[in-house]
Amino acid sequence: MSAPLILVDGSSYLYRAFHAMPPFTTRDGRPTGAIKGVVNMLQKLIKTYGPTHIAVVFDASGPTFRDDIYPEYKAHRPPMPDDLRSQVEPLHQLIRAMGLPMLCEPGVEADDVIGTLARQASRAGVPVLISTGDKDIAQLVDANVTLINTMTDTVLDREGVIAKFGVPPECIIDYLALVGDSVDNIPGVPGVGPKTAAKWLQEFGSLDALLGRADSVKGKAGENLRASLDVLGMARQLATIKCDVELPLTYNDLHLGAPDHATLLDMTDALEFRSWHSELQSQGSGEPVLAPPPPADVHYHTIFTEEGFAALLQTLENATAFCVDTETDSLNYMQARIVGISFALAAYEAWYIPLAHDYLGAPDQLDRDSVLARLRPVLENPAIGKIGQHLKYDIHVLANHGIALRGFAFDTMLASYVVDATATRHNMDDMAALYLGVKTTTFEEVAGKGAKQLTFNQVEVERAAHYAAEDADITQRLHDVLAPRLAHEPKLESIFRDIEMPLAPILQKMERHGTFIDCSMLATQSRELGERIVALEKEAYALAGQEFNLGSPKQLGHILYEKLGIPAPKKTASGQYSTAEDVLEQLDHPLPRLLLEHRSLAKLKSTYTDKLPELVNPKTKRVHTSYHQAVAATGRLSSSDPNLQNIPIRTEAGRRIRQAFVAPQGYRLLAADYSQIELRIMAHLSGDQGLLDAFRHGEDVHRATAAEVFGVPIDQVTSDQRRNAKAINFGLIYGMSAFGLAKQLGIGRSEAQSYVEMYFARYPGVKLYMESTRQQAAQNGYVETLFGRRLMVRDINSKNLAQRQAAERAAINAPMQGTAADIIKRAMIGVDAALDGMQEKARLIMQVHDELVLEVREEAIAAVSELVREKMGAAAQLAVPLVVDVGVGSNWDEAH
DNA sequence: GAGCCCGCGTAC
DNA sequence: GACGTACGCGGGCTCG
Repeated sequence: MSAPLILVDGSSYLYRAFHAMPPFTTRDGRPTGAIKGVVNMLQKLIKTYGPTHIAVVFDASGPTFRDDIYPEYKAHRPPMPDDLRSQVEPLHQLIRAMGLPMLCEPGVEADDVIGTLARQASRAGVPVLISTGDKDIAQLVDANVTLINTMTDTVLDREGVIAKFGVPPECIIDYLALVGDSVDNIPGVPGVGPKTAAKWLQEFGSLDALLGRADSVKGKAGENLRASLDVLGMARQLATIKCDVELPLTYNDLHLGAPDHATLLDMTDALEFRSWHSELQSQGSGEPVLAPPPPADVHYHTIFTEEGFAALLQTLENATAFCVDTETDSLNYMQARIVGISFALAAYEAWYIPLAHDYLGAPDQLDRDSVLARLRPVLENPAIGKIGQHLKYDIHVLANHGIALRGFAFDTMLASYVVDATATRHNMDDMAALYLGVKTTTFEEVAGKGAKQLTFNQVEVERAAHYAAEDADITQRLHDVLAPRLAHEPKLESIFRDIEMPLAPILQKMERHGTFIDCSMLATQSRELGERIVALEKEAYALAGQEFNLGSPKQLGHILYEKLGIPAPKKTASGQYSTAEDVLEQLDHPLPRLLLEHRSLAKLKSTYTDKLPELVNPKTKRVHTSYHQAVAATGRLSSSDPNLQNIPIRTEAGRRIRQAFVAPQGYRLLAADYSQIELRIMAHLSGDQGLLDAFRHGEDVHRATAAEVFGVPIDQVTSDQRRNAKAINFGLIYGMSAFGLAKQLGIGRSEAQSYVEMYFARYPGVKLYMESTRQQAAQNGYVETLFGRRLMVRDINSKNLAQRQAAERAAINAPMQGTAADIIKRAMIGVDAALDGMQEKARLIMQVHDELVLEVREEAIAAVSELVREKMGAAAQLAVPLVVDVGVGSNWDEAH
């Protein structure tokens, strides 16, 4: 067989290199990172495949025929960053000088040129390898055409396409049309994702066949399908790669030519690619220097023997750092027991030690307790770094076996979160796909799903070993990609090293210790709520003239707006009658008032008084929440099972639930919260003199705002004026419009508008700050917190007004919410360190965004109060004081 | 019966 | 369309 023709999507390489490479520049500031990245990738490709024919294809600038079909095509794509644009022309020159044929055809995309060349070669029986990051290209795969991912050395042939997409190459166009592409702004069918699209195409064979029998497709998805007919035709046109482009070159022109040595010398000098330049000098002429390819395959070992374990143990003892991952029999970190443990020290090689697989016929395994006992010194050695994915969980699991992991060196989940919180979910499967281009084995694939899902101890050792070893290997490889990314971004590195990494073990301690709950108190409340709920239901049935489910918005809508004939003020996004609180409040009828009380009580009962006791751990008598450190887009934590961050406080009935969060015998709860932290941050970030003064003088900021906005002396502000000013202050933090303010306050829109105008007149710095935040987001695609956490803002340049405005609001809110998150995280680290050595007397047990709750021995209350106030206050140096309110009580309600 | 989306409501 | 960030409930639909 002849050597393959290699077709490279240069534009895809360019973007990938631009984002993957550190922002290298020449001494005089010209960016070169993307050039370097693309050249590295090309050199590696040539070294690996040794092609005789190759073409590097770029997108030309300007519109293509797809823009004619659909003016919104790629409308959400931000323009090419200037730092990238300036690298395009030198890169083109460099590629030509390397002797690589290059194409850049106006009016079509690189994909179309690649498709045309691939078809020509394939028809002539020439094998083709296409290197790109674009999934659309999968439609070109045939007996002669194969895709390669150079990052991972993975190859996608026909079987690979089927494995990845669930459909063969000839169905890819239909598949893409159904799914749509948010990046290219191609609509697709609402509610249809990869799974549904693949399922339909497997069933019907093609989109045409599917549409021919669209009436037989049931459900919402079927409805959406039928509604999408015209969109689908267009989407299919857009997704179809044009394979008959008129090109200036054909296969015979695509010889890999000789490098232009003189030009390369000049260019590497100008671009300051020093090592390549000196190699060219020493060579005198000849080929570019090529990076070694990564290993083609992986080496995973399963350890069953004493000797095997001893050898691995020695390797670990001598390592400066290694990857570790535990496999367990439960996701509940308090209950999980170790089933096996895996390790990796470098990419592509990993070990799994099965320890407790106990299905019928499981092979003999090493004894768990003795293996863990011998691993303990390494795991507890702080000088040996531990690299892991979501290591907080592994710390819990090891703690269940009496091992205290030390040397917490690098958590890939946290690194990914800091690099870009919104690029992906930060689980291993998604991260591997994004950062490595690798599809990992999922837990579901080895353990099954649904009711039949096995726990890991029931999974066959052989399958388990591959999965577990891969986890450690992938963790290593993620580390190898993410660590350099952070190393080249000092601010992000600091967020990672100084905030997120130190915080993780603190959260682990808080989770593990848990929060004491008085279940009998909650049981009493449940009973009382239940009685009142039943009484309200009876009253409601009488008013409605029939029984119905008060908890069903659908039935409720029917009763209110059809049976009782009350005019419906509005509908929800999906066309249902709205029965939301603000809607019910407007209705002139006795029934809505009952419904509102019913709803609030039902909420308290179902979400809190009934559920919290179910989550109490029988051994500790406490609830053990999970704090999620890599979920929120702004850097906040979130909490689940139970969510301790939305326990009611506003109503009397709600506060009773907080009374069930109690201190154990001999202890008290101490609650410390930041006063107006986000407004203080706004004052600091905006530098607005009026706002700064208000905080510096220790004024009630809402009262001060009211005095300014309504033009009255501060001691004559009415409670109504203060309430309105408070709504304005909060609204500003959320980027609210005059419309939203009007709705919030129940006033006219023009009145609200005049409030906002008066506010901005009195606090011009705030207006300027908001405008500059918007601009910064639009220009960079992200905003930053005070400490340099980067918060990406997508849609900020969207052509869709609503989307863009939503993005602007998020951009305005993000620095304030995110800075507050940074501050309290720093405070937690400070408080935890200060409490070190008195863990029996006081410990952190909860965090609620601007509040820390501690359990404190009675005799230590005074000292700890001061310590907490001091550490929280010192967590940031703002231009205004950081005020902390501290309360103490026998329960959480009292501590406020 | 499991899994998912929707409408709604709780927190900061 | 209109207020940012989360989690989680019950209803109701879908699918096997």
